[in-house]
Amino acid sequence: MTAHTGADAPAPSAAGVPVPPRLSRPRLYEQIVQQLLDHVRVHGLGPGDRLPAERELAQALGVSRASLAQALVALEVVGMVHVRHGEGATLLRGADEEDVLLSAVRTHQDSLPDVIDARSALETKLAALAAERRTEEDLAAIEAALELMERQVRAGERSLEGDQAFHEAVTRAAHSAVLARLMKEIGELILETRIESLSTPGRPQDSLDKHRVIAAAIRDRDPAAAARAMADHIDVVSDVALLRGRRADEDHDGEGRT
Amino acid sequence: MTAHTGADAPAPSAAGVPVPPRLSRPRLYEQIVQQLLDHVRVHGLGPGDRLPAERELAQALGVSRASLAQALVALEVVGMVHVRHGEGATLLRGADEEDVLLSAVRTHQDSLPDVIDARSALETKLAALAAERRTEEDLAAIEAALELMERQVRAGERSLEGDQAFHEAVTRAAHSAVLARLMKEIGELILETRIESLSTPGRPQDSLDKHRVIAAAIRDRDPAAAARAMADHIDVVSDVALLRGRRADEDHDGEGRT
DNA sequence: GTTGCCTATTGGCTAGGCCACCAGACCAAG
DNA sequence: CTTGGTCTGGTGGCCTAGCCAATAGGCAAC
Repeated sequence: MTAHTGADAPAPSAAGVPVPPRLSRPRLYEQIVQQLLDHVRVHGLGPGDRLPAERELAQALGVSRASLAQALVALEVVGMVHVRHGEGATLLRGADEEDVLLSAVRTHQDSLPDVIDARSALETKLAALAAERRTEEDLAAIEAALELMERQVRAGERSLEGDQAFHEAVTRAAHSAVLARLMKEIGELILETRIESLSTPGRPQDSLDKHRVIAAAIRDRDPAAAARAMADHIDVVSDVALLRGRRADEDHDGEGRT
Repeated sequence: MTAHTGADAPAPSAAGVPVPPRLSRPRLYEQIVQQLLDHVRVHGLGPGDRLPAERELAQALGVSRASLAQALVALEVVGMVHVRHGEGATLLRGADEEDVLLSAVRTHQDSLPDVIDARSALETKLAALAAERRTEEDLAAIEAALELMERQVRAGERSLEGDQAFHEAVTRAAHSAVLARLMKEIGELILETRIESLSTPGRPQDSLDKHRVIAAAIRDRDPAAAARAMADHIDVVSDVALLRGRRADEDHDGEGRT
């Protein structure tokens, strides 16, 4: 039964219409998702466990298969279940780690130092992989980006485009879909540090030199050297005004520029 | 009508059955999501713009309303659109700001080797950071996980929980929200390789030894050693049956140890 | 001008049905 | 006994058809 809304208080009518609290539009599939999560929690189900069959589940919940299917799509999108054709819906995560991913995506509260760490991890690996897997086309793209940087630096610009093109070319040369995806995710966060860094006097030239070293290592198919050069580069880049006074003291390099 | 798969090239047939390319099961709603995104991109739609009516859209795409509804649910879950009852589907984000979750939905094609690369990149960095930033509590958690592994291995189990607890403890010890988030994202993908690896005879003991080395480096606050040990560990783990014959020869790894 | 209703349009959801996929049982040929 | 096939029951994937409910906008009554 149940079906339908079973909803909730609409406009209370109470006061002088301050504003009907943006009345919630309870979608059935959302409620189903909730119930399924409850079910998982109550029964202590974990990764690998299977949900009941769609038909059965739909009947038990008193909803149509179509609506249940929507709920499953929602759960699949957030990586909670994996449904395969003749097999059924399989849990991928446990009950308590429900929506961490979701909330993580929603809250864009990442601090800069953390972003730098992530960038360092990803780009270092990307450089190494690029050195191993690059094709001639990849190399051409990298060197084209290098030339662009060169022109821009010579013209006294900050070479933002060149810098970005370079890193994108390297990412592509690594031929790793997953890493590329992760890079894209932190991409916009990186942008801030990039701009800041390249605005520092003398930095563009430094940066260009570093990029040349990286490119050379990739050209020579030397993964270790590429990784080292990239790590070195990121170190310098991360030493920007934005961070001064944040991690000021403590650890980190102290090595660096050229 | 058309409808249905309209699928794609399955096995290229090339070599001697290196492994049937992890055959993908293209869900219709995923394709629809893709087409809708294309539509948005092509027509340069942005936040506030409205999509055509469901019935119209479904007919135009040659799919049923039910399937289209699933696609809309998927888009809604990732915060791309907002659909209200008598009104229609409203775009919330622009064309190029689809976020990672989306691409994750669209391409369910993450190949194992790629996942390994990503894991290698992230965990290596995590280990290094953990060595730098660990607190006593972090260390205690790591060693507790180690003990759990030990008990499980001695009992002849696969120590899946111990393994996972260990890596989670290290991740926490690194104190990097962004890296943790990225790890979480590829977490479920990693699970496959983890299970596979720990099911190999003798592997749990090996794994335990490797973890001990990593833990020791973190205890001694030696980032370089921690990174090296972790990279080494991931190397071993990635050498699972799932991958044999895929990257068989060639490379593997090769970032900057030491 | 304001109010209130009416109706076309749009989503939400259900019902029922067909097809494809998977796994396990079963049987026959080697 | 082993191997290879077919059969069968169960499960998802999708579709068609249709009713219900919310919304917006026009129009009539006030």
